[in-house]
Amino acid sequence: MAELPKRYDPTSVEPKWYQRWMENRDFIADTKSSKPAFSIVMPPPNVTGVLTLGHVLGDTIQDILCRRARMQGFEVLWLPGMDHAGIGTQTAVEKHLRRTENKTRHDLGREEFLRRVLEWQDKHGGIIIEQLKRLGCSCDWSRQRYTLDDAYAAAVRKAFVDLYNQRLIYRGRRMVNWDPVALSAISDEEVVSKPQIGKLYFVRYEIVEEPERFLEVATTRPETIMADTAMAFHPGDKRYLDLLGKHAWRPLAREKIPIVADEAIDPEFGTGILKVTPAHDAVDFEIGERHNLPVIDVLDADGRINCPAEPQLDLLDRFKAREKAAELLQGRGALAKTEPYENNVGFSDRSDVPIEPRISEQWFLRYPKTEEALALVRDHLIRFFPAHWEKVYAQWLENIRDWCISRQVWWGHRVPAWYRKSQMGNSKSQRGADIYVGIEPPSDPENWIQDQDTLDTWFSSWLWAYETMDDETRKKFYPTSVLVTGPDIIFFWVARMIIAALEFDPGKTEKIEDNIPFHHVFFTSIIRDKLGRKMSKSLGNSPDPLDLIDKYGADGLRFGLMRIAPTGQDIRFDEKQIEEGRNFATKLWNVARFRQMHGPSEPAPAIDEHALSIYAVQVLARLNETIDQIEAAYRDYQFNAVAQRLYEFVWSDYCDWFVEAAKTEIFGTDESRKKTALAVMDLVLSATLRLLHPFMPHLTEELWSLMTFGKDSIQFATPPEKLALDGVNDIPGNCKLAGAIYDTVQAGRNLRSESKLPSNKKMRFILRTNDNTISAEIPTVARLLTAEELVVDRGYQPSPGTPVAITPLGEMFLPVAVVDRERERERLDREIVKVEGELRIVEAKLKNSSFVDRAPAAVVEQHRQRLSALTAELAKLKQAHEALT
RNA sequence: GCGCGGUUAGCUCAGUGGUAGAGCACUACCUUGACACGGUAGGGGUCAGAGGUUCGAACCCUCUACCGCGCACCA
Repeated sequence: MAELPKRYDPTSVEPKWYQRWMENRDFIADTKSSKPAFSIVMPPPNVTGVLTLGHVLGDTIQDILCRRARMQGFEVLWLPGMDHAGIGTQTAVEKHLRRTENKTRHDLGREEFLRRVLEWQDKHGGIIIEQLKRLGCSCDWSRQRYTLDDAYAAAVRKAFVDLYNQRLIYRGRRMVNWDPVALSAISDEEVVSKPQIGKLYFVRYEIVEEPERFLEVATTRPETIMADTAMAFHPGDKRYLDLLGKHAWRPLAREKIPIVADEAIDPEFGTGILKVTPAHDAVDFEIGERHNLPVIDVLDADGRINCPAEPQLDLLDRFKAREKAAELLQGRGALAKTEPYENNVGFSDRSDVPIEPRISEQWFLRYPKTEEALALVRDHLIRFFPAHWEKVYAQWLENIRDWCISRQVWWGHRVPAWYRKSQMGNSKSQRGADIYVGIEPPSDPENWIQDQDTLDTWFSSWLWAYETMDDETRKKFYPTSVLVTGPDIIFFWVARMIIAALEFDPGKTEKIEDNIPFHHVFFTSIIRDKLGRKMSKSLGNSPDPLDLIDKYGADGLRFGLMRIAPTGQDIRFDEKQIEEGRNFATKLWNVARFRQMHGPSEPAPAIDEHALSIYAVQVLARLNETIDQIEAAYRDYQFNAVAQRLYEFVWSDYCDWFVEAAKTEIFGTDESRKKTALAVMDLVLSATLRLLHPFMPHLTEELWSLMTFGKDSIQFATPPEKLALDGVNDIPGNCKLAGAIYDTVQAGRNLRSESKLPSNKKMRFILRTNDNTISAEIPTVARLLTAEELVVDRGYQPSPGTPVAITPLGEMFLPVAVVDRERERERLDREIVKVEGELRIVEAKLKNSSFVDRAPAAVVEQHRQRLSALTAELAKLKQAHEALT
C-alpha cells in the first residue's frame, strides 16, 4: 500500500470528488422516493454577483444540513437559483455604459438597453454558481431556477393579477421614497437612516397683515422654501394663536401663504413654527391634505431644483441649491441665523444618497394575512433560530404599511397592466374599460400601452419558496424544512414569503401547516472584519473566498468558518481561523496516514469488547458523549458547538491521548492486542469521518475511500451510533483509571519541564505506590512520559532534593534531577501554597452547615472526596519538603 | 423615545447555579518510529460596575455605564 503524502492536498482532491458526485447524480432529488423529505430552497444570489464570505457562511450551513439529512436517510432537495436583482443589475450595467460609451439608458432606449443587460448577464451571470460548486455545495443543479424564467415570471404576474382583483394592489398618487440617482421609487425597507451633520437655518417670514412682524422658522431644507404653501403651529401654542388665519410672505418665490394650526407640530422644537412643504415631506403632505393646501413641486426626479420663479436656484442640484438659498435669504434679510445641527437623514440603501420624499404615481400592495403571519410565528408553527428574531418580525408586522411595489427601472418583471391608448394621460380613472390587468397581454395589443414600470425584485422573490418547484416536486418537498438566511432580510424576504404562502396557499391541502413556506428559519450571523466593520467592497476588507479556497481548501474554509460562527451574534472574521481549519484537516489526514502505515483498515471492525484496553474504553466512551453533544447542538443549530466538539475530540481525545497510548500495542509484539488497538482506531476514525462529513465533505470522502471504510460514498453512509460496550465490565472504572494515568503522565511531564530537562531526553522515573492494578500499564505510562524506564517501587527512598509530584497513582520521582535543593524547595513551597489554598476553601465550605444541609448530597460528597484527596496530597508534599531540610 | 443583542485571558470567543475554559498570540524545551499546518510544559482573568436572591452567582433578578443593531422621531 502506497504511503500517503504528509499533507492533504485539497486542490486535486476537492474537484475530483465534486465531479464524481455530479456524475453519480448524488444531489438530484427523487420525487418518487419513499424516504421522508428534507428540503431547503437557497436564498437566490444576484445573477451577476460573486461569492462573498456571507454566501460561504449561509451556503455551508445549508450544505451541512442537507448532507446530514442525506446520511440520516432523508430524500434531500436543495434547490438553488438566482435572482435578477432589478435595480442592482440595472445600476451595474448603467455604470458600465456610462464608463465605456458615455451613454445613459435613455440614449439607447428601453429595448436596446434590455438587450445590453442580457449581454451583461451572459458575460457575468452565473459565476457564483460555479463558485458554489467549488465550495462543495450539494445542490440539485438540475432544478436550478431563475426569477426571470418564463414560468416563474408568469407566476409573478399571476400573483399581481390575483391581488389586483382583490383590490389589494392599487395604483395611486402618493408620497414615496424617491431615489434621485436610481430615478425610482423604493420601499420603506430600502431606506436606511444615517445621522448627518448639517445646519439648522432660522428663516424669517414677514406677516402680511402685520408688516415688520416676523415668524421665525427653523429648517434644514431652505432649498424647498419655494414649495412652502403654509406656515403652521400647534393649536395649543399661545405664542402664535393671534396669527391664525393671517398670512406670511414666503421669502423665496415671494408669495402670500396662509398660517394654520395643526396637531402635528411639536411646539418644543425650534421656534414652534413649521414651514409646510407638502410636495417634499411626508408629514407636511398630510398637513397639506388636512388644510387643503396646494402642492408645489420644485424638485425634478434627479434632485435638481425646478423653479423658474427663482432663476438663481433653478436647475441647481439640491445640495448646491441649499447653500445658494441660504445666500439668497441672507441677501434679502430673511436669514436670522444658522446653527450646526445633527439629524437623521434617510438614505437609499442602493445608491447611498439621501432619498427625496416625493409625490408620484405608483403601485402599492396592501398586505394581506398579516394577522395570520404574526400568529404563525408567535405560536411556533414556524420557529425562528435564534428565537429573539421573533420579536423583530412581530414589531414589523404590527406597524406594517402598504408596500410600494413599482420601480421606475427597466430591468425586471414589467407591471402587467395596460392602458388604452385613448386614455393615456388620464391617470385618475384606475379601473374599468381604460385599464387592463392580466397575466397575458390584451388580445388587441395595438390599442394598449403597457405600464412602463417594473416590479420590486422582492415582489418576485417572495414566491421563491414554492414557485421554484413544479407540481410533483412541490408535492414531495413543500413546505421546506428550513430557511437559512441573514437577519438583514427578515422584512424584505422572510416575512413577505410567509405572507405570500398564506395568501396563495401553495400546499397540497388547505391546512395551514401544509402551506407555510418553511418550518424553521435559521438566521446566520453577519460577518464583520477584525475591527468589527461590515464587509464591503469600498473598504476593501472583504477577502475573496476563492482565494481562501485556493490557500486552505474548501473544507478548511468551511470548517474554520463554522467553528467561529456563533448563533445570534456577528462574526469577527480573521484569516487565522481559516488557517486553523486547514490545520485541522491536515491533522485528520495524518492520523489516518498513521493508521494506514500499519496495514489495511477493517471496513466493519469487529472488536472483542473483553479485550479492550482502558484507553480504548475511555476513547469509545468519549465518542459516545460526543455523539450526544453533537446531536444536541444540531437541534439548536449550534454549528460552532458541533465543530468545536469534533475538533476537540479528534485532536485531543483521539490523537493526543488514545493514539499515543495505543502505540504501546501497535508497536508491540502481541498480535492480538495490536489487532484490537488498530480495530479501535478504525472504529473511531470511521465514526469521526461520518460525523465530520457535513462540514468537510471532500476530505472525509477521500479518506473514506482510501481507508476503504465503505464501498459506497460516505454521503449515504449512516451516521455512527453510540456503542453499548456491553462486554466491558465497569466502564466508569476503566475511564477513571485511564484518566488517572493521563493525569499522572501530565504530572511527570511537568516535573521534567520544571527541572529544565529537555523534553526528548529519555529519563528514569520512579513511581512510589501501593497500587498493584497499574502494573500492566507501566509500559504505556513510560511511553507517554518519554521515559527510558518507569520503575514502580513501593518503598522508594529518594535522596534529598529529588523532585516529586503527587499524582492520582502515587508519588512520581525524577531522580536524575537532584541538582539544586534550594530550587526544589521553592517549587514544593509553591505547590504547598496552591494546595493549601484550595484546601482552605473546600474545608470552609464543608464546615458551613447551611451548605452541608441544603446543597445536593452529590455535591457535598464531591467536596468531601476532594477534601481527603487534598489532605493526602498536602501531607505528602510536606513530607517531601521536610526531607529536604 | 421603544425594543433586541453584547461586555469573560493581549486577541477571537465557549461557558444555564457547585474548584474560571478553548484556539491564536506569548515563554521554555523538542525535528522522539502520523503530523513543525506538529509535540510537551508554562505564564496570563476583581468574569464591565453596583445592589439583590441563594448555603453557594460569570450564570437568576434590579439598576448603571459603555459598544453594536433594529424600529420610531428627525422642522
